[in-house]
Amino acid sequence: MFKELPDKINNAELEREILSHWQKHDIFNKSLTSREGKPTFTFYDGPPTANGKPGIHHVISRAIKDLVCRYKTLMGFQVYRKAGWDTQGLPVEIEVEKSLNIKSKDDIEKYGVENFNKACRESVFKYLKEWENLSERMGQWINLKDAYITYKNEYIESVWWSLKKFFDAGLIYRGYKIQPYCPRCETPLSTHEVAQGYEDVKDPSVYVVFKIKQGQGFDGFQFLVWTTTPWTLISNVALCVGPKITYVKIQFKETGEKLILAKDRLVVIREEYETLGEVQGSELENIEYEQLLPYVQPELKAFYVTLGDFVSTEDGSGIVHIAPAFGEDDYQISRRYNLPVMQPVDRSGKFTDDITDFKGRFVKEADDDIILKLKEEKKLYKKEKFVHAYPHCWRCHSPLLYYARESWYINTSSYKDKMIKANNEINWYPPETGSGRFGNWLEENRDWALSRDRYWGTPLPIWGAEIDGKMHYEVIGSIEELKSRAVNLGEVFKNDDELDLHKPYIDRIRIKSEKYGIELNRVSEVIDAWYDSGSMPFAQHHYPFENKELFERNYPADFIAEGVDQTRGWFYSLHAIGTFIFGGKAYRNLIVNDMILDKDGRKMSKHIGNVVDPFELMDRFGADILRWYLISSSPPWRPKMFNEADLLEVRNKFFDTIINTYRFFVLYCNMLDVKQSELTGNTVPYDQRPEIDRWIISSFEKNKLLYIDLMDSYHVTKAARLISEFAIDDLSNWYVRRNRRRFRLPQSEEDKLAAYQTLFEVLSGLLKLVSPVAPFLADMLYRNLTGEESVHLSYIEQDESKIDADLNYNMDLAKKIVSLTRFIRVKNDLKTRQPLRQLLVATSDNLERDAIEIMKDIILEEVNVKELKFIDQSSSIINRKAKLNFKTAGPKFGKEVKKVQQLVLEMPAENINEIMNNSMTSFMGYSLTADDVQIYTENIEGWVIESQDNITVALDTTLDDELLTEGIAREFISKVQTIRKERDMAVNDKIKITFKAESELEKIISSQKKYISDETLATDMLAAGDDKQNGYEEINLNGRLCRVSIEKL
RNA sequence: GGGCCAGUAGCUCAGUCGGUUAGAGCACGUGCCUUAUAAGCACGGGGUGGGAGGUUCGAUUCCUCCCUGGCCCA
Repeated sequence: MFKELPDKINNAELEREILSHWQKHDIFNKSLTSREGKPTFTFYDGPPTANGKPGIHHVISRAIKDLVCRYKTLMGFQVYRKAGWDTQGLPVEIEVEKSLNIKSKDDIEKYGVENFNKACRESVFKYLKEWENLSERMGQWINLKDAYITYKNEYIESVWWSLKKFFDAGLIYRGYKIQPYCPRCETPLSTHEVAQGYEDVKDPSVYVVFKIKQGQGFDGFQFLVWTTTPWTLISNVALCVGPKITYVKIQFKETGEKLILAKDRLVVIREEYETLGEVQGSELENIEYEQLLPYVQPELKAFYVTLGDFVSTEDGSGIVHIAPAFGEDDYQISRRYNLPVMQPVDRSGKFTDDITDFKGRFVKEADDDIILKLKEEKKLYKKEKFVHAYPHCWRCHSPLLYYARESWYINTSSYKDKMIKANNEINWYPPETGSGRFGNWLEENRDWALSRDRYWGTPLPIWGAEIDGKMHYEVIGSIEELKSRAVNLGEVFKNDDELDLHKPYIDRIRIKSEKYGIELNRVSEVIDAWYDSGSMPFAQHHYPFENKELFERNYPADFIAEGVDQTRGWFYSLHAIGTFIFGGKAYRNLIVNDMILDKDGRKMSKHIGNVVDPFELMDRFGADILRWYLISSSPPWRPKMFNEADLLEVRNKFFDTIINTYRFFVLYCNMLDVKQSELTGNTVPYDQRPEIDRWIISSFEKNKLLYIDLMDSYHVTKAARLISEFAIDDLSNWYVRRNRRRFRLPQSEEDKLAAYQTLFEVLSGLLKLVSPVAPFLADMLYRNLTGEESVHLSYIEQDESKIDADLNYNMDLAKKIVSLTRFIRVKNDLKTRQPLRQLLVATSDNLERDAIEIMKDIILEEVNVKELKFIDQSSSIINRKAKLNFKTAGPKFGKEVKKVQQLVLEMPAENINEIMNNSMTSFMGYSLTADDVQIYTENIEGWVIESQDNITVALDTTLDDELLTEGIAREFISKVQTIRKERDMAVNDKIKITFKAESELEKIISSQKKYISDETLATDMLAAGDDKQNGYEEINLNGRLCRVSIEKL
């Protein structure tokens, strides 16, 4: 007996049962051990931070990860997948600051770094259970027990090892990082925080003049420069012009003053002037000028013109002043030109003592006095006010300063060509993210600002000391090295168990310089947590200290998948580290999923209250349906508008169809006592099965081939849609529907076996293809059908020899004819239940004719017609017309194509016949081949016809007594069956029919007694004498009334 | 300001290496089929393919500009 399903299925409950089956039988583990020795498919899991709750957007990326891994397992790969947790960095610290009601770094110091980091370590897994539950509940198979955790000593040790590689290659250096900084809170802000705090403000907008030094060909000229932050002029070290921008030399008529500015910005000049000449920006490079406000003397060469592509002529003068400490572009220029960095501003945003006139004053408040001073010194051209959006601190509303802070960098730009080259070998889905967003990011690569002045993170393993006024640094690359070189390890850690590589302990360790013999202290910084996660390919295995072989076999990853927000996050950190350390890409294929929005396209936010809870959704619909919806509704790399109504549709259309196909199968298996053992092993040979069986097998194999192609190229949405269409259209609505009778009342033992075996093979094979996306239902149905332990341990097997293209073509043709015939019936108000005498098909193609001949029985049964005939091609009752095929005629006739089209539409029958017979004709001076035109049947005299492409169907709609009688019988049967169904009778219940009708109708019905009885399983059928008793129902047989009573026997 | 993506029926999405007649599902209407199906089939209403130019015999498709929305960066 096959297991029958209840009428109503509670998905959530069902899925819990399946989960416990998986657990009880250790199926996930078996999916790995059963593939021992098979090729490896490597997946890397991007680590989330488990100190916030998971949401619906996490379900989609996890569904993608899971389905690819499951699919590859079915294809025979061994797919290890180890989970991971991102446990360090600013997000963790911020959460802890909130919970401890801490507001600044001073507070943390007061609270104690030891305690603070302890709190961080504890908070990291605040929502761990929810995250683990999410994976489990949605059916994501991933190894959670052995997850990598970035704060572990072993993990940090691997990270240190890699940092040492960078350091030894000379790629780690100390520089400045320009950060948005709140001078009141004395803290840098993250970009996310900055984005929250833009406010419109009125700032000064000043034009100042910089005097060019003598002897460079511009004697007497001054550069006109525009700025909205006059206070940065004190720290000016250079000017910058656009190399491709044209500049002009002008002289004021009245004063004789001579200026240089961008030609496109002459609008800012009010005075009358004459133009003395033009000069390209590139020609101005290295022209020196006099320092504007000489408070501080630089140590490096400064005060000359540089070139930069970022200079625009949208506003200002087209000449930008450069103060490297206070702007990102400025700083980049200073790196390129080796300019000094002047920073006479302290941490609270006040000028230092060097700036004698303004010392101790907040920079923005000094603006007006600086302008005044410039005016007095005749260095101001003009001053205006300017309204623009400027970032403010979201906490205290102070205007932010862009402020240079010392930072450690990785010189990634030195190997950016390698990164670009490696990126070209990666398959991005969608490709434009790889070439566009990621590719441009690599093209414009900037060095990685590695360090953070924070507490809870991987400590930068650099120790240093000042030697002869210069800092000397050394790096530690392993715990072993730390132990052997530390001078005071025992003071900090009593034993190995106490060893903790975090602050504050690590800061207390001093190491000895082998080269200089002196003691070195650790620098105070920790590293960017993105570096932690980007190290996971090796750090998850504690490589190179352990698992050398395991790592090497699993680098690079075959596949990763995360959200688009990881493009410059994890995707980059993996790539930057991998390219340098291992000399190549870190992953071969990746799927980037976009955001999930609400159904109106708005972001989901707690504020609007449109956040959907994945657990609640899975409770109501089940994980399978949610997963199928997320994968199939639109490609993952498009923003998805989440709409619950669509979940319902997925269930009604796809899942109910699969379930009911299964129900149908087991219902009749059990009724006819078909055993599982009869379905496999000694099966009816493929070529001995009926046309329709071979067709569904052929169609299935063809679709399987397409599915594999799509899945192998990570087009998961198309793959899911393909499966859904096959299941609904081909399998359920055509194969099963067309073969119901064979399953219920098979003609022979062989016919029965062929039918049952065919449906078994296709359905169980289909469930394999369904299982990666909908792992629950597919597994349960598959197990019930096959008796195997799990669909997820099975293999997708292909047999392309069973793809019969002719058969697929023939069936498509048959469906087309059926569809046309139905249309004719509708137009003539002839319901399908009314049999008709004959169907005529006109086709000009012998291949088609043969195909239709083969499909004849199926067509006739489907449309309820007795005979199918072909119209003789030469028959004069066919009126044909031709129309132009533009694809071939277009290039051939060029401009005349429209004229030719007109002619062809009116072309007489002789020419059409000539084309049909000789494949070409000449008409009105044009020579037309069979390829140039399409011939179609316009009408057939005396028939009702319908055409599509080159098929024309004509239906004989005349009715005679025999047809009418049979129509009434079928009508009678249908009504009886409906009554059976309404009374919930089993399909094999026997019945007795009693009916009463006027005498002519009674005769008609009685004449069809055998037919009716066979169809309705009536053992007895008689005309009643008395229809007044209970149980009689009135039925309408094509407008004639009849009373009928059905009794279950 | 720059990069990328999207704009096709009321809604969700296909498609088009350029071929004149742009499809499907949902929703709506009419009919049909069926003792597996909340399903399916046929027909109907519903579209200036975001806008404007250009290339071409022909543009939803290629090019340019613009508009709107989204994401990322500055």
